[in-house]
Amino acid sequence: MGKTNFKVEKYYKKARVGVLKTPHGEIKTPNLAFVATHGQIKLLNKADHKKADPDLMIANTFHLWVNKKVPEIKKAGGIHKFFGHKIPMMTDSGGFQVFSLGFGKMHGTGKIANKKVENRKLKADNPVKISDDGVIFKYNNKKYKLTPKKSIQIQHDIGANIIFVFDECTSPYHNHKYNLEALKRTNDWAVKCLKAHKTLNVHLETESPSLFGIVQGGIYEDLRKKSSRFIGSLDFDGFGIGGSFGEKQMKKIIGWALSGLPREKPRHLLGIGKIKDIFTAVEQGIDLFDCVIPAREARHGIIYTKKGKINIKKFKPLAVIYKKDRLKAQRLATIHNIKFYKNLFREIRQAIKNGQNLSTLRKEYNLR
RNA sequence: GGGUAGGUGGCGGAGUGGUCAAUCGCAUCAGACUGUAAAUCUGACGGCCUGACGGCCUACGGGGGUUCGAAUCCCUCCCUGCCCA
Repeated sequence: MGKTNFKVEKYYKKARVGVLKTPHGEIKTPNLAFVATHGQIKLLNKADHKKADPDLMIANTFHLWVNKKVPEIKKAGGIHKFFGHKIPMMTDSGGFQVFSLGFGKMHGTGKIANKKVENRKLKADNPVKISDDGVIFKYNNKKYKLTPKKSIQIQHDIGANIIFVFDECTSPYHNHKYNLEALKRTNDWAVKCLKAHKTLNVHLETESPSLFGIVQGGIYEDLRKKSSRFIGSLDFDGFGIGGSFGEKQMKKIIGWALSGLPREKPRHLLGIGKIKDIFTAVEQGIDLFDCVIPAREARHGIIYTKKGKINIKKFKPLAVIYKKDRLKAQRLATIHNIKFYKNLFREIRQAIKNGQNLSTLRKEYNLR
């Protein structure tokens, strides 16, 4: 299987610290992959990446693919060489785009339900066509069909260290019935992805990626547990937990989703992010995260501090700089937030190593 | 001096007799952002009252007029751009 190797070093209750070794370096866990959808963190140039110094990044299969970047990347010998990255890289499979470009638009929502259900803008048609063998996306008036096999193929071409199975991320507004239906597909696709992955790995002499399966099942206990058992029984190198969460059910759902997974393999909570949620998830035994929030909020003028978020457009000394050179302010804010998150995870790891309850540290990061 | 185009809310700029406190953009203010449809989106934005529905007042350069009714029509004054002398 893949060339990564994971070891849990210490537990404090369910929380754990570990090391995930890859051909491009070690990832100390818990840790977070900063989102670099098109291969680089938005707005950051090479020097900025060096300054920000993320431990891990995640690029996106769908976006690289439809933007015709994959052949170039493959030709260059993979995403590390193409972009000059020297750190471990992941790619997401495109499974999230099944939701974000489909039911996400249709239901007017992100993956976490917000309370204003009645205010959602509803779209009549799902622009994304989902069937049991794959998904048809429309992008720039062209159709793109992604299947489990295709996604794995593309991800091998991109050549990150860790790749994910192609799954169907459901909407927080999907009911049990739909989630069951989608879960059947996702499970079926997981098997197909694994098969495609192993076939490709046979022909690969160096740096083969590790494949992570994905647990789905929405907010439903039976589905999450079932998904966890099934995905956990397959020969993956690690596991992602995907899909939607209710506002306050995250802790429980993560618990269900982890229930069937082998303890010795890494668990990645897909697309989560907010600091309070990170604490919740680490306490349940999550090792890895990825999230757009630090970079996106930076672009929107928010910088993180331990005393709370600062909106640089409202904070006079920074507002002046922001107005003068907005792009630069956004770039610097991005670098700052990455460093802030890196430090957060460093402190989380240290607390677990020290055998400290995370609630103490959580209070220091008294952020919503 | 002659001709001509215009003067609208913080700015730009629609509207050209009633549905106009006045489209829209910018600025401002407030809020959001969780595997990036996102350097984005949402809301407020004349004043006063109201939790809200709503109500009242003052407003489209100044003044006067026509009309049931004017940012919109008429008269007059002031100002600005452009062209010609």
